[in-house]
Amino acid sequence: MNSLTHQEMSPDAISLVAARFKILSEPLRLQILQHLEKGESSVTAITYAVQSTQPNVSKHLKTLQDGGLVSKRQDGNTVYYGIADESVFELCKVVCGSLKEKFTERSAMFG
Amino acid sequence: MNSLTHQEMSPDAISLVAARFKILSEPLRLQILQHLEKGESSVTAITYAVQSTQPNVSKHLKTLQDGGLVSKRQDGNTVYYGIADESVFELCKVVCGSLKEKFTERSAMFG
DNA sequence: TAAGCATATAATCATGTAGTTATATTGTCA
DNA sequence: TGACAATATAACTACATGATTATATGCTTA
Repeated sequence: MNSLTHQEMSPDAISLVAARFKILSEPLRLQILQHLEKGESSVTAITYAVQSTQPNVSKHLKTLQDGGLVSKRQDGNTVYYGIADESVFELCKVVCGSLKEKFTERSAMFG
Repeated sequence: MNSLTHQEMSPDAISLVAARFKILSEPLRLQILQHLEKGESSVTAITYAVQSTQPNVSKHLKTLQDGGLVSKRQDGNTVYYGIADESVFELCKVVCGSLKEKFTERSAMFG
């Protein structure tokens, strides 16, 4: 990318990007997404997987759905949630790489 | 990536990833980073660029530095901050792509 | 040394939200 | 229909944090 022709984002666009990051800033939501990466799952199953309470998980799922990151599908009594936006995992991969580098540097500081 | 051999992250690692996202979840911090993408800048210049107050900008810069995203360099009376982790821009690019796709889809819903 | 500038910090307030508990809603099945 | 199961919602509490105002710190220069 040519930094001289770099186009700045408007404050409004920046706010939308920040909102996406905010959704991803809760450990429990990331845990839920990680669980859903293996395939769609019911609220009960998710609740068990992330070791939380059902109302708390439901609330986080609503947040994730409002942000367009997960989708829901109802079958009888059960609601199955699934990943709706795979970019989440790309984001996590980039962050993991950055963190690994950071901690590797710090580790090297001690020989 | 082979999803069958996908390695889950530990809750501790997930918390660190969430913390990184949290740092990026404030519009003003993203504005600061966008400004710094053009090159290092003093607190006063940053404050003017993002149209905020100096103490507020200083606090956000501290948050960014604690997270390892920016670095500081003092020259006399003036402190210059600069980008310390370029992965931030990769993250924003991925989010922008996802958001563009999302809104394009919704736009298409109306013909 | 005194004045002035740049930056950082402290105190305060207001707001947002994660988690919990209780309850409502909706579907299934006997 | 009635009891039960799965999920969603509401009310509440506790806590984190963004913004502001005031002040402290530290460097520079006259």
